[in-house]
Amino acid sequence: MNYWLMKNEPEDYSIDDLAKDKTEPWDGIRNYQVRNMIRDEMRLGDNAFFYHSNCDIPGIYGQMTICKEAYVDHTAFDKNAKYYDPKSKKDTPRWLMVDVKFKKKFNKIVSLKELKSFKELSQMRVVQRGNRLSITKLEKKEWDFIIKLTK
DNA sequence: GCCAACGTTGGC
DNA sequence: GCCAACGTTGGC
Repeated sequence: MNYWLMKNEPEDYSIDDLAKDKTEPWDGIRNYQVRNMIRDEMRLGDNAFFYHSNCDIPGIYGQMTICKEAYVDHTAFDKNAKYYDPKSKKDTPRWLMVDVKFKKKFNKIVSLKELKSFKELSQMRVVQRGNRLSITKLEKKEWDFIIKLTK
């Protein structure tokens, strides 16, 4: 069992959208480090936090699980898609995605500011300067610590 | 294979 | 909207 933090801009797709849709393909990953992580390490049933970035209060807004392991991100083939990549060909696809399933929206969100205030969480990539990975891995103890903050 | 230029991310 | 940080591109 792995623990993840997955960022998205709420204007693009938010925890409320996921609450409505129940499951959703997490498409648009266009970073090799992140692609390799979801391909090699992300497994069915893993837990993930839904993090809102580029918004009024960046932070963790809810919880989800991985309900489909990595498969071809077909949006890379679509000229009209936001993350179209002409270099990803159908016979040699470059990008992958997973499906996520809604678990809960937190009554009490955990803001980035709050995450930064605990020394227990200082190793998390998301609180570190210059981190640009849209998906990062957490330790179980970090996961448990954050869950407590939502209560 | 180096590295400058450029594009993107994302907090503030 | 600014800008620091970082990844990618492409000329050489």
